[in-house]
Amino acid sequence: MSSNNPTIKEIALRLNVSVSTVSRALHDHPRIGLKTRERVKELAREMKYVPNAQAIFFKKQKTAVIGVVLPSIKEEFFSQAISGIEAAATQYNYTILFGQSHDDPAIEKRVVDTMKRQRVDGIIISLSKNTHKISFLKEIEMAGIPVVFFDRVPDQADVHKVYCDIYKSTIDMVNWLYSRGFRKIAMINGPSILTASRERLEGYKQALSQKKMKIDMRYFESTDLTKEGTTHAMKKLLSLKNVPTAVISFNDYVHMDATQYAHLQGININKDIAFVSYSNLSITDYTAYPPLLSVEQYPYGQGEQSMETMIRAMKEQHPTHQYYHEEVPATLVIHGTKHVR
Amino acid sequence: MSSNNPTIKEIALRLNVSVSTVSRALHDHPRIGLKTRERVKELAREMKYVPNAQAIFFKKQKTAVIGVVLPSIKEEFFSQAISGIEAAATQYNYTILFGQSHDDPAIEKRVVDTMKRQRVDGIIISLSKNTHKISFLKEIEMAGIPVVFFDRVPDQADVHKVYCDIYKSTIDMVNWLYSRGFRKIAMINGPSILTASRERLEGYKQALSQKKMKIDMRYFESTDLTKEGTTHAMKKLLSLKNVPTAVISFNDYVHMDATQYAHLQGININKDIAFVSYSNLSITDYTAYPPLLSVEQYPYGQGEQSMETMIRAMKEQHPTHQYYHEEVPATLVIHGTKHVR
DNA sequence: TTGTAGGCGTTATCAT
DNA sequence: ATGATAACGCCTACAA
Repeated sequence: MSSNNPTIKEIALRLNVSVSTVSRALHDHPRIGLKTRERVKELAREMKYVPNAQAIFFKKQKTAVIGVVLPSIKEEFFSQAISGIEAAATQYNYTILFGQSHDDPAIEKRVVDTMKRQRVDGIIISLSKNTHKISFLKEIEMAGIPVVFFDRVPDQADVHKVYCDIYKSTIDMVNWLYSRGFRKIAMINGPSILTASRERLEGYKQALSQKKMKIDMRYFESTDLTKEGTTHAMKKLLSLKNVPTAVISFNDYVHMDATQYAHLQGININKDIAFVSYSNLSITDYTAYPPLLSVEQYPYGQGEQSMETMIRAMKEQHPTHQYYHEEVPATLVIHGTKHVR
Repeated sequence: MSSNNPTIKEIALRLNVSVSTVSRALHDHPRIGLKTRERVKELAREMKYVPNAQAIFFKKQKTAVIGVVLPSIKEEFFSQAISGIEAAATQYNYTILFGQSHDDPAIEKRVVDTMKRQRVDGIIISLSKNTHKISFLKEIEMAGIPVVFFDRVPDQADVHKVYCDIYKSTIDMVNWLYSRGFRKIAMINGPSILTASRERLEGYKQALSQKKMKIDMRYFESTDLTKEGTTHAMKKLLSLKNVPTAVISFNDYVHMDATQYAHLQGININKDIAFVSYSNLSITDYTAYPPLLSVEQYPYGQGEQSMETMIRAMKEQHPTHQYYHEEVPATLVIHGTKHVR
């Protein structure tokens, strides 16, 4: 590493003025001589001067960098979300320091620690599916770095969070199935530690009891979100003497594995059994067995909202007793009639 | 923003020693008193001291941050690539500053400028499909920030780059089709400005002429990679009086749009017309019409290699006359026999 | 209108 | 074995 970038000091030297004059000229300070300002700006351009953000932020004790921690960017949901975060961040002149947890709490902690050392101005995080304790994040917050959770958020109230109301959409979903005559409605849910799973389960129960239907827990399965876990769950559902007529999957990835297995078992997808899901991935249009219906959770919007919430959180005094809970509405999207197959 | 992080200065004050003593103790400097070292470390732990990377890197004139610029993380290829970059970066204790160009050269330049201001130690970039001039990146390099291109790389030799040899895999692909009796082989290529497109075209021509087949340019179409562009290309191919018996798509996304349209036109995919492609997306297993064959370009490996190359580039003296060109091998992956449909 | 000086957190170079 | 101090690039209150 050589060929250094020019500094205001060098500009000052060449122009025989002081560094403060250069600094002020560059910032269009009102009471600076017009021609001095011009001379400075001219030379700065000539020397390709680019201000050293490191130095500025070091001085100001801010970095204009937001850390973003996601489980896995391979999932379309999260890649959309980070685009939303990035778009909003750009508007506020913030930059994104990025890290994936790969659903490993140890990696998650390491990534967050690195970000703290980098002195990011805030951290936006969607928790790993295996994370139980978030004390390390509370500590981060205590140290003056606001934390905003999104989508995979903790249950507790004393955090900033942005999420979709899955409880309500699940009720809508079950109602939709009910209105079309489906009565044996099964669910392949996600890991029970996730708030998202709890909300799906509660919505499911609530909708059924509203319809005076009794809840048969044999229709309720869980998956660890791996292909094997989902296949196992589907297998159990198909082995029931009273095979379900509809299956609600935790998300479109689970849906794809479930339908792939069911198809291999000779099930005619969406004819013998109706399949519905969550996420509304764009890839759904190209898949062999799209869900009849998918809940759109607006990851891009959630990303934008997370950054907006971060902006507000950063203005708060620390420690704070004012926590933001932003709810992004989810909507049902009907598929399956788009392409004749 | 309040509740500041403790500094070595505060530790020094509390222990009645000098800051240099604290600094040395924390770094296990050999000639420091054992019990002093212990006392310092103890208090540091107690006060939850975390070194300020901003200050350290400011002093050392390095940030341990690598800028990564990609067209769009929504494409699985790039989301895999960034995971590879991240994995390698972590090993070398580097962090990732992330930005997307969304295939817009203006945004690309803005992102790169921001990274320069942030004084990243290097930039790894996959060019936007609309970028023609890379002079702004040469300038970045002249300023002492090494630039490593990957996948979407410029043609010229005076750059560091990491890429797959698509020329060779294209020949393999055509040979595979030829050996199975296909003679009317069409191609839906990408934008001609991309090296990747040129290599596909050249491999295509080379393979055909090796087989003494004449090249019929009516079998050669291009797409701007949008759904509309691809549909238009496929439409033209289907309207030929001599409809092709095989179609090579630029990548799996183009393939999906092409097959979706062809299916709607009544074509029996991979029966009436054989479809092959590039990228080997994991989603391929779940799509309605997987390609018979897809070229695996190992995005994760390319990402890792990019970071390795970056490490070497950063050790070079600037300006450099030593440029690294790393070729990651591509391989053919056979599909279509996995699931009976 | 412009200059001077101090300071942000850390490391490195001299001293002691 | 430990302390004092300068330096990194920039900003800003205070002086002139």
